[in-house]
Amino acid sequence: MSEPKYREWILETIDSLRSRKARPDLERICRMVRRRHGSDPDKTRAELEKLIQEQTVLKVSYKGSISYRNAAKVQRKCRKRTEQTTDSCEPLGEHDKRARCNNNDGALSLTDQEECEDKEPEEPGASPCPDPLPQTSPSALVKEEQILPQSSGNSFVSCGASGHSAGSVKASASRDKSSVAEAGATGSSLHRDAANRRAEGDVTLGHEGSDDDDDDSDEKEKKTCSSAGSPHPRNKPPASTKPKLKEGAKGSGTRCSDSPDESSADLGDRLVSAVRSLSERHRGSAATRGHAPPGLKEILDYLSTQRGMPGEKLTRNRVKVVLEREIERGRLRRTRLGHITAAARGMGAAKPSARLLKSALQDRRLAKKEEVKTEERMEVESEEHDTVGSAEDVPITDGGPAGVKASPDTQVQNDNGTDPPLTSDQCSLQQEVDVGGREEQTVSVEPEDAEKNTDAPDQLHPSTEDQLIVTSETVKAPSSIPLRNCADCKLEVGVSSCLLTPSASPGAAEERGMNEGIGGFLKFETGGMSPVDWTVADVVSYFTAAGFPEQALAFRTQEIDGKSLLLMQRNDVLTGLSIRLGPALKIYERHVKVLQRTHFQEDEAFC
DNA sequence: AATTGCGCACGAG
DNA sequence: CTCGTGCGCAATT
Repeated sequence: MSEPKYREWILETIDSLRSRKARPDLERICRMVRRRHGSDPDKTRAELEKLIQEQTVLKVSYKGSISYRNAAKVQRKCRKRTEQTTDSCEPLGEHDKRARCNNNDGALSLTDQEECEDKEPEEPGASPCPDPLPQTSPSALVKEEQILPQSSGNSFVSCGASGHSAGSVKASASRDKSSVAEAGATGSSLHRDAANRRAEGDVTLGHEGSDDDDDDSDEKEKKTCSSAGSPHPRNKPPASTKPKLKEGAKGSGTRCSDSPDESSADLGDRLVSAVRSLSERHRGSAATRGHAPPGLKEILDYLSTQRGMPGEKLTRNRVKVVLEREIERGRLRRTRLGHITAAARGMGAAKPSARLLKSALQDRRLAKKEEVKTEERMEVESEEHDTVGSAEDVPITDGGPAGVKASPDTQVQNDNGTDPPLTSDQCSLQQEVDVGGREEQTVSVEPEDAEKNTDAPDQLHPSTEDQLIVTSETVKAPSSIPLRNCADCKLEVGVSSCLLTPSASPGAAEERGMNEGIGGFLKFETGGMSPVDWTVADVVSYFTAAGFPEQALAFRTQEIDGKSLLLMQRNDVLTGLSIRLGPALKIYERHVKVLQRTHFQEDEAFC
């Protein structure tokens, strides 16, 4: 798996390049990562390759050249490929189909289809295709043939994992414009105007055509990359710029500190605290409403006055990218007016809900643009006093008081709020159904962010993705499920919590496709040890027992103990542990979330 | 010299 | 018309 640090860097780089309208090609990515982090281009390339395999990054051919996309940001239009999308895609088992379903313009979105389609078959008001779905996850589903012929700009995607991509690549290439095809086949670079200038692109393409996908591309890329950044020509410049960390420990990325994506994470932290400080100032001085929260500029200024990471270069663009990311994560929030505010209460607990909500809202954003106006006002107000947190959380947790803790993950499923209690078995069953089937309702509640999103670049939230996936896996009519006693299950709280109840039956779980060792966690549960008290080893054991031995290692690597586990967000699991999306989603949906819910539920009970 | 910003043209819904 | 993309070139750093 890719190193989290690199994942961050690469994604950030891709985002950055895209934001400045530059093609995120291998060369630029390598160069930028090297410049910013001192990473060796080869290493970057290798990591990029891993990301492609994990489908965190999508490799596409656009207008004849290879380009990379942040899978999480590829969303867009689920447009109306309705018929097909719905039909073919729905059966989720078929990854392939899915893969085919999604693709759009230059970018493709693996996720689209999922969201678009089914989710809300009946919802008239709901837009058929909400839209953004963050997902890296869905992509994970797409196994092989990841080429999605692009209808539009002639781009195709090539996802790593496959094995025979060669064909695919070629095919795709040919589909692209004739010119492209030409390039691919012959390798000639003359066809395009740009060709002259960008020989690299063409070259790459040409190679691509002949070999199998990634491997090959790797090779070529390697060349490109190395030439671009490496040794001979101008290796030193960058190094000189940021000598400190970079050169010293590039190799395996051990360098920075312990934490994974240290620099970027750190920048994110600084960003958040900067926003807080600025907000404080504003509040304090102007004391009043009407005073706007800080904007990018102020934040930039603020950051520049503070000491940063040692060889870090804080460019506007970079801050912007990190900012976007933090917004996406829910740690920061952008008001409709473009101001930045910190998400309420300390990140941890609050963010998930805010974020999820946001994503949900985002989805519906299209469907309800009208509401936006109204919301605008709300937003303005809210930005003044605080941070999203309060507003967002409240609605979600119908439970009300207990909301705080539960909110983090509850949101995803709290849609079920209305459901009657279930028995544990039933609960588990239903959980899945619910999750998939109804997020929209919840969403509608909070219009506020919808607009905000409008301003923000598109981002997808993984949140929806899990839901989608889950849904797809289990398809049952919510209504058909008998729910009744499960007195212990809180109404508001997601049903999933029931999974952990002692009565949960492994057998049932398996039927549902959850074979990840329920017995294992039951043991833990019944053992009386609360997840909070788990040590890293316990966590590892838990996941090992749950059927995720490999992934369990990631928890160890990241030193996730019980407390950390309870604070983990979906994204942390999906992207922070360097584990594949498929398992990551399962781990999150079936275990982390469940553990969290259960835990918080208990807490609430005691309160 | 390297980066970044961005107008503008493209092609697809 | 709206969007995502990214070329090409000017402005910055």
